[in-house]
Amino acid sequence: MNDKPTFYITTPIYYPSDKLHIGHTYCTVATDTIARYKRMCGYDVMFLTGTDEHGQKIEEKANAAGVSPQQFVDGIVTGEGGILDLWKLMNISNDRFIRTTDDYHVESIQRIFKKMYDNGDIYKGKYSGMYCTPCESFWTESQLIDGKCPDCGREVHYAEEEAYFFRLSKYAGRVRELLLSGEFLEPASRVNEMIKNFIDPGLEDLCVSRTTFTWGVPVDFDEGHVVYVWVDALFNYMTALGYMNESRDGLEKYWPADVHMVGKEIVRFHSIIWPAMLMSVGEPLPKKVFGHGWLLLGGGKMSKSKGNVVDPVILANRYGVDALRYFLMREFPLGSDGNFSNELLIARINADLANDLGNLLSRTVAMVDKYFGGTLPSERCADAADDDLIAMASALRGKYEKLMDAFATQDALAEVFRVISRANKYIDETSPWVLAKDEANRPRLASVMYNLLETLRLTISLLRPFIPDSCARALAQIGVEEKDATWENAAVWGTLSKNITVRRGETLFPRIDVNKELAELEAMKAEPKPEYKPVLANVPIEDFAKCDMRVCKVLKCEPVKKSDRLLRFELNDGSGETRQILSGIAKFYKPEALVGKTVVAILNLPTRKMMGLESNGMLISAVHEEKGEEALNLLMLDDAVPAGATLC
RNA sequence: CGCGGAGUGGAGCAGUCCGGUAGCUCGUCGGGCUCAUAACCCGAAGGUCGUAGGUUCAAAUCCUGCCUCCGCAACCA
Repeated sequence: MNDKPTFYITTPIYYPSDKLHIGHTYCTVATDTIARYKRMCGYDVMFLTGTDEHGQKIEEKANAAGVSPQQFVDGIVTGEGGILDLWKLMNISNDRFIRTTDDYHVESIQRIFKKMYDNGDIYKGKYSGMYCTPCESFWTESQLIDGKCPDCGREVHYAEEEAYFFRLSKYAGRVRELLLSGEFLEPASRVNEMIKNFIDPGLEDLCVSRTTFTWGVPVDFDEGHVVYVWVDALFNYMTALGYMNESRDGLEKYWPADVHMVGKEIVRFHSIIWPAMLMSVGEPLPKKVFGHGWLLLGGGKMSKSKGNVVDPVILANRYGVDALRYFLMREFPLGSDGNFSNELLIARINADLANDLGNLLSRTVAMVDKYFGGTLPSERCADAADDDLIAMASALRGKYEKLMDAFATQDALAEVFRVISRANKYIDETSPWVLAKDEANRPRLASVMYNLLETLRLTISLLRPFIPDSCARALAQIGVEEKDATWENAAVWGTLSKNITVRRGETLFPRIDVNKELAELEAMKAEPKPEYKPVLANVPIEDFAKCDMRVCKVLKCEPVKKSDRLLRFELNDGSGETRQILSGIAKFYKPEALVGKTVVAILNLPTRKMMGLESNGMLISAVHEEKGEEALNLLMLDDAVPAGATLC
């Protein structure tokens, strides 16, 4: 038993449809750092991470790979080089790991769903409302214009399709208050975004069941329905502590969570839907949702396939886990986006870890070795030259604590390294090698060395949440036991034993040859790794024959306003009538360049509305990947082929 | 007129809420030191703070217009 204050912190549960990349690593390392920090401060910490394994996309991926969904996610989560391995590599100190396919979680979700159903917050309904048959769309009353379809202006009629809904609208007011009051959602800039984008336009009830796929938690009282993945996913934070199940424990102790760390793309789910559902089941709300930014590549959004140089495994193996952890926490403010680059990574490692910290440790230990045979004598001689260093080091923990509590890891690290820099300067000011020339200066020299070792002890103690392994090695070199590198001692100058003995060790952070490394990383990047999609299951020739593909001539092509993907085509399909097709290829082609071209389209798809315009068919393109970027080529034929020619 | 963020020396950023000498890290150049991982310490060069107006004794900072970039949403059958 202990009566330590508790601290419950979570990462999102990641979606294992693919290998995780540096962005997931960033989030998890940040959470781990906070968790370690809180433990150091004396909290009883519960740190949870996991995987969100249900949903249509995984079902599709598994099908494509020819395995069951469970086999598919097992491979990505527990398989070699999987998510568990990645967190092990990154030295993540999570206390628990939840998979939404765990039996206890599935059971809990069913009970939670039933509970909300019983209390009336989940109701069986329809995609209720007004249906526009030509548009195949449901509209809510508020969306209708003069009681007619906002897209085509035609009459709508009442229609329904069975589904379960959560009464999100009922909680809109309370959620709005929650967002506006205090510090529930941080950084504060996200509050405005949520309210303006989602709450003020009117929160609709949320459809929380699906019937179009089966890979999910079944609604146990209504066959054919599975629970919407976000309901399934969000409650992980509680089921992992035993909410609505008997397999886990800790709910009374740790709930409500102190902070959910999430990426900004899922802030909406955590700051609106999640509180609303908790209000529905009558449980306390988490104290904080912190939306961190993204790592961008070359100013653009990172895509999973941008190339393996951003693979955290490669970077960690090359430069060390701690170097990568340090970089992620030092370079970017947690709340906003940051630009990732290899140059930046290497520059940061060299400047801070190798040149400043590593070198300070190395030169200090070397001097104690050289001048005192490794053990400091007792005689001392203080000097006014010591005052500034001692003052800075003594004040460090206070500043650090304030910044860490605000999740400003980059600023906290900057403060620590300010002191480390000061110590390097102190060596120049005191010139130990000059003192060493005269026996009479031994007490003074011992003081200088002691002050350096003390500074190292303090700074390394505070770096432990960030780079735990390296700190352990560094402490060993300055002769400090890990158990003595405590939070309490980090506030006190002079706890280091007077006759401390140092032990020279391996270089803590070797300097990296920038040009050489960049060249090698670049070379790895250039390696093509074409992903071959498995061939789909056989389809009978009769089915194929049902596809009516024809050669068409582009009569007109123009961008669709307000859309950055769509182009509107007018085609001569040989019938004499002009056919309109919309195609999402604006990123790849200039519309004027396509006029007059001979293309292929499938004509007998159902009419579909996009951005308010009808599309009667689909243009055929070749899609592939080039240097991690999506690439597309419209299928174009020799202009001699006449419009209307069929393909078979 | 869907919502939001950003434009500051060569690079990456802080400063903007609460106007008053433009700051940090890296890089470059010069110097110092030799304990140390070609590291460390000192100094210098380099910015009309996206742009055009306005308010003010005074604007990177407040107001208005405009330009550029990015993200979200919508949109890829």
